[in-house]
Amino acid sequence: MTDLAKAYDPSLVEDRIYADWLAKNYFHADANNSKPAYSIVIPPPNVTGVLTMGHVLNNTIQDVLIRHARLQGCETLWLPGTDHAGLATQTAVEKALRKPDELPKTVREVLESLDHVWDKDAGKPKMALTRYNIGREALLKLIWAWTKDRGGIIIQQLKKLGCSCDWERERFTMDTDYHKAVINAFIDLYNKGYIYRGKRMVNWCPASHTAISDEEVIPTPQKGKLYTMRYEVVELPGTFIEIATTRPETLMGDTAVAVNPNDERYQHLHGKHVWRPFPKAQIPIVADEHVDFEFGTGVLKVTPAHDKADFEIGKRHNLPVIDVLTPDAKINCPDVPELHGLDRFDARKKSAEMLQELNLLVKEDAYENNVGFSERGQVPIEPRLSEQWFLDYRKMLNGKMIPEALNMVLGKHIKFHPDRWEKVYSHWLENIQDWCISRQVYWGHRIPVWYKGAEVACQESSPGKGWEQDPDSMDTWASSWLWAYATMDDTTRKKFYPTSALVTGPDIIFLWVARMIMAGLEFNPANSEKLEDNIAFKDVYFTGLIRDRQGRKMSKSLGNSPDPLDLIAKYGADGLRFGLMRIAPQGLDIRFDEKQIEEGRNFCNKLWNACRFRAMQGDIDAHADPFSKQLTPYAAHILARLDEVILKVDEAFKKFEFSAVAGALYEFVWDDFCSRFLETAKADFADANSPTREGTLATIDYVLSKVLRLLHPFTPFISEEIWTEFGFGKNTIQFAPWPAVSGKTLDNSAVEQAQHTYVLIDASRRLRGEFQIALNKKLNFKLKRDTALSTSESALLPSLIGAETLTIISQALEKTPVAITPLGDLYMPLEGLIDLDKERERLEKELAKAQANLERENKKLQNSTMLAKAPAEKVAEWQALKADAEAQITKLSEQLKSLK
RNA sequence: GGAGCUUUAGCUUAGUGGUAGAGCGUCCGCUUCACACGCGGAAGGUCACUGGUUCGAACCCAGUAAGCUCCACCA
Repeated sequence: MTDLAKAYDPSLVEDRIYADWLAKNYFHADANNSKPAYSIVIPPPNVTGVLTMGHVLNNTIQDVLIRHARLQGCETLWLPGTDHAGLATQTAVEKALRKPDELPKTVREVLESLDHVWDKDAGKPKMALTRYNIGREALLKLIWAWTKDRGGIIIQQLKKLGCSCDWERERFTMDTDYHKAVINAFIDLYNKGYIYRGKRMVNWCPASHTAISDEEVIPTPQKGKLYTMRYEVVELPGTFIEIATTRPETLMGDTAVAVNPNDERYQHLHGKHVWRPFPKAQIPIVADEHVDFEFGTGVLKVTPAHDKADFEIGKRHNLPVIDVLTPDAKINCPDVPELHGLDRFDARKKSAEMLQELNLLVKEDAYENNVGFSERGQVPIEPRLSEQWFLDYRKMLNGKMIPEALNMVLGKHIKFHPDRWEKVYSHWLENIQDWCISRQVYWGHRIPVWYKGAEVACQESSPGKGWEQDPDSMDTWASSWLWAYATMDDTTRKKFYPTSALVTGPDIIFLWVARMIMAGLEFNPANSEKLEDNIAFKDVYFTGLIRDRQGRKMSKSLGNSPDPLDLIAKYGADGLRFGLMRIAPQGLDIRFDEKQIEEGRNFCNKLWNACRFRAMQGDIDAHADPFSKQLTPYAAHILARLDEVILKVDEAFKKFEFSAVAGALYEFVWDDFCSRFLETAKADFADANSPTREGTLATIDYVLSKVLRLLHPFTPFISEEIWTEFGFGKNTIQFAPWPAVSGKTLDNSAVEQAQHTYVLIDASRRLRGEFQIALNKKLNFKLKRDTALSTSESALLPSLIGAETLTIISQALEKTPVAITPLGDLYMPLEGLIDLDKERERLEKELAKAQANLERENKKLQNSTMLAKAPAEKVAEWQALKADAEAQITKLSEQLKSLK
């Protein structure tokens, strides 16, 4: 037996073990194997992204599921890959091109080879490096180079985390095969008549010059103004009607004003006209149900080109559509030179001034409303009329898509965990809008549609000379919705599709999860008549969000997200995984605190040292059978506890309750195994002639061999290291059988006594109720529940509750009719109001405590600045504690005030 | 406007009707030969609030408050 180090050092273990796993090809899934299949496809991260805490949570859960299934004897496939992330990646590269000197070498080389933009002699670009100057082909070359340079990063990081993906099957959404699948899906939907091209209002991002989907628009509260202006009625000179608007800069695009047909104030105006001030024109007054007569003045200016609702009104009343904005949201209206060419926000002020001059502005009110912001461009989106490609979900599956997609989830063919997300899913499906699948982005799968004059063809390659391809590409999600099957070849698909589980955040339930379900149903990847054979996955586990100590989302911009690689370096991948899993309850947000990861690391060290202790006692018996040996009561007890834990773990795994699994194992290892059992085992080891020594050793070996496997899904590295070090198996722990309960009945006084104790406690709890009923009967209380102790049960009372307790209770009953706890303590009901003096006293006590806390932290901080010794992380911790204390003081002071 | 989630010790939280638990932090004591990433001990809880159901509520029901999230609307 080799000596184990005093403290477990993951950095000496993890990389070596991972390399060994890869070398032995343990993660590769064999599609021809007869073992039951278990498969997961990774939610593909952005190809150029880096690992975040969200990824760590997400992928740890997937690895836990995969490793658990592998131990259970399944043939497991965890299919990894990355997403080209169209707009996001293109935006990132365009941004990087602004600083050519900081580009990665390989990208820079491509840039320097582009003669039309790169000045070789001057060693700098000839012009601003925008996508228009660079051009489609060249920009794509640059993005490919960028992707190749950055693309491996996140994959390497997943390996550091210990993910057991089948790297031979790694896919990218721009791979040739995958590209074909995406294009063919489009052509298929087009041929079936589900896809159409149409002029529709889309969310236009003026920064990135593309349409974006509703899901990518973030409503953001904005402080603005509500302008009330007045238009003169043409037919009634001198009569004005007042109109409220937040966007006077679009009034050149007004082609009507609208009132509610039931609004009595304006009924005499139906069919008449008003003067639009600039450019001056007569526009009709129309009556439309959409108008809310409570809002503003009850009159709405109708700008069909620049508002979704107005566009619909325009359609209903056959109004002309006048576009007065350029693609980058500048005013395009040569008839009004004062505004022409102005930015939309400057034009807003200017047009208000112009109305003022014409004496048509009644008032300006401060007003807060929600404005849709582009997720990528960080600017307000502009509703804009443009030619786009749409998918009509409702037509899919011969018009049955919506009910069938609902049925798959509500009928539990696909199970959501937690199931409350079913409601969100069905609400969205029931109110579904057509999907705008075209994007004005170069990076992505180009729309396979070709034009020649009025002719249109939908096919993979050009029909011939003179045909031009649609310049747009497809929404990223219109490629990733095929991820669950288009990543697999036929053989793989036969064995592993539908996939077993999907692990993802609820934020992409519409963007991705729902669409993957629909893609499975529509495209029949299982080649089966039965729809339920084509579901993309059987279980969906929705993770929570990771928040910081203050409860804020973790995000790059806030800088509150720790780098997972730093955490791995500090605590080990196992520590990070275990710490995170222990605090990640199903579907709830996680308030992240590094302390929790520290606990994970400490736990690994505890396990390591338990093994070290065992190693000191002599050789390990890999096939130890404690049941055939003489055992101490403690050994019998821990063996019984082990069975309990295995049952608990199996139960929790079935319900996807990973924190319950991790928690149960933590308690078992630390409290039962280390604190109780190993401490008592020391007696056996101190006495060389102890008759139970053999049994105790065997018990330790037996428990360890099982515990290591139970822990392996969470802490793969340390469990593998000890497993091989101790020789529990010739091979990796990964394919060892999942532990089952021993099934042995232990005839042992300790176990019996423990069980007896538990039974007594339980019985006394249950009996308490019945006992109390009996007591109340004696006191002539009116009982609603008609249960009483039988004679034999009553006879048992003294033995179960204890004669002494019974006496106390009887005595108490003489004095006052009160409720009684099982232990015989008297419980006095609170009478009347809270004692204000006592409450004040309590608050003052708490306040003093909080102030003391604050002082203590202040002192520490002061000392740390003076001595300049404390590490930065400690200082940060003290600052957090200080903030906590301050918050507490504010809260308490307020409570005290309200009392006085 | 609609829906969902959360509220337990200073902090992070466990707890599916029966004596309120853990880790961290704090305070006290220990370098005891597995582990100071540790061990032993202490202090610290009107379980957000109000009502209801119940012999009994942190837990079930109703309402209130605060915080978070999603959907819809937003002239």
